[in-house]
Amino acid sequence: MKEIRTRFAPSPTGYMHIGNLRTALYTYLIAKHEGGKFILRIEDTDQKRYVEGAVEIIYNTLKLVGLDHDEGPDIGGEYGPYVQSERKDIYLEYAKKLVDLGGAYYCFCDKERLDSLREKAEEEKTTFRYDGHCKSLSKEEVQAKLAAGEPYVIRQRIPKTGQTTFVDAVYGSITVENSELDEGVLLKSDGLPTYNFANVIDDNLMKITHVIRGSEYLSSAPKYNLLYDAFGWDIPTYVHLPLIMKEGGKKLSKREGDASFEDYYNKGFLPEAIINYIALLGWSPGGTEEEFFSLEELVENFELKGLNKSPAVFDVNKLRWMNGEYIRKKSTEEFHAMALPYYKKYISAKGIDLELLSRLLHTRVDALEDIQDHVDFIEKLPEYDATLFVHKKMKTTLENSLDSLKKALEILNDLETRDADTIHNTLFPAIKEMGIKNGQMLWPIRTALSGKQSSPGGGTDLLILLGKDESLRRIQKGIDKLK
RNA sequence: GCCCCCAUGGUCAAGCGGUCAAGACUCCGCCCUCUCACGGCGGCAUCAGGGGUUCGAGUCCCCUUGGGGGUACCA
Repeated sequence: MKEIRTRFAPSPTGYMHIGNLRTALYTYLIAKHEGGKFILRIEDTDQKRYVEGAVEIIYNTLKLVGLDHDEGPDIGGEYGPYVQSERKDIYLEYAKKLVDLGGAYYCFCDKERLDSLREKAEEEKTTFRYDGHCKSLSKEEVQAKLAAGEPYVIRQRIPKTGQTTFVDAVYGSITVENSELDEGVLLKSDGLPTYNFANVIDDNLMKITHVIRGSEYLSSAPKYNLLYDAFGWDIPTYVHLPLIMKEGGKKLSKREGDASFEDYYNKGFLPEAIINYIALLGWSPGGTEEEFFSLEELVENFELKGLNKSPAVFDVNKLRWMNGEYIRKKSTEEFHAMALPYYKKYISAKGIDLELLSRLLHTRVDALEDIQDHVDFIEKLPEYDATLFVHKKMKTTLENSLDSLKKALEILNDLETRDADTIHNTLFPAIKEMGIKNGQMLWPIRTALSGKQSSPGGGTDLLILLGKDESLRRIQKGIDKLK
């Protein structure tokens, strides 16, 4: 059996998009599931859109999520170069060959003529298609123009009649009328190919067996088939993927919102959680209710038949939940290590037991960025209203809260330790003695210490966390507020 | 406008002619509990509409509607 070779071919135009990353993932999985090769190719044929540093983002992202490529610009391979701008000569050679084969022709039309054609099409409310103006040029005329140094372009020649059918592994067989296809530019006047040409040449030369890409290429696929046929090349297996949509149903865009991998990563989403989540956006293992998959497990379970045809909405909410699950699966120590940078950023107060804080936060954090909102009260007690002490379920009132805080201030003042058991053993007898419910003592303490509706941990936890001095200060503040 | 694709709850989705139409997120209850969270239990909610085919249709066909994509010397 022939070895499976797939390629991820991003263009270095900026961020690594979530949709892009998912394409990379599936591309990787399809190859690796069959023990094949995963290749990285940089499609930089549009110099206008080139963004400095974008290639590094691509490398970093793939590395971070563990999609290691077998061939690529950085590591080489048998079929290089893997950067399209370095393959310029190859495209020219094949473009000329295609002209000889009758699958393409030189075109000398300038922008003005093309624009007027486009305007006319607009007026007539029809789709613009190149009118074949230069198709009738004789060989001699073409030679003369070339010799005169006229700028040119090479266009694909498409039969006026008939139909073209192609088969996609996800969408099945699709047939279009040739008359619907535009004779698009294959080789631009700057000598570089368009995507429409380069993808065919490179995929063939690099022996790509499965072409995986977003479904936005579905409508141009017939043209690629025509190209393969003209060269007499084998047509690869097409795998077009449903698009990922934003909430509200629009195509995911890097401009709006935080749809890039980098953004989520920086917000404290774990690469393995992101991979797991997006793997399930458009693909389902079927026959199992398991939804947690490591990259290795995805490789093992991934099959084309699980691919969905319809677009999927990216649900940050569910990503958050899944990320939270991944965080909770970590050990306390691992979580602590991940949380530390955030503590450094948001907590300057001394004497805070950060390890305790991590234990308290571990089940309360879905994305690491949540830490900020959880720890803000440590730095400084927020402004809060006395009514916060009133809690129906805890059976607290302004009055009994004041009593409890006074008592707490009194007994805690004598305490020098920060030990949980000792604090517990000091507080609870007092509660019993006062004849009140636990919550009637602990809710006021918790409230006075945090100044918030909710906090990571209850009254005793916060006492230990903040330490004696700060705790007493805040309790006193609460008392003042209640007087 | 034209061409192509898609259509199960708010979202991700299983289903592949015959089951009470799985499961997950969200939301809502209850339990646990010194708040919240975690965890446990339970609940609300889906086959877009209309025609066919068939003994029988979420599953097959057609139309309508809705959504998405394409329509560049961008990918």
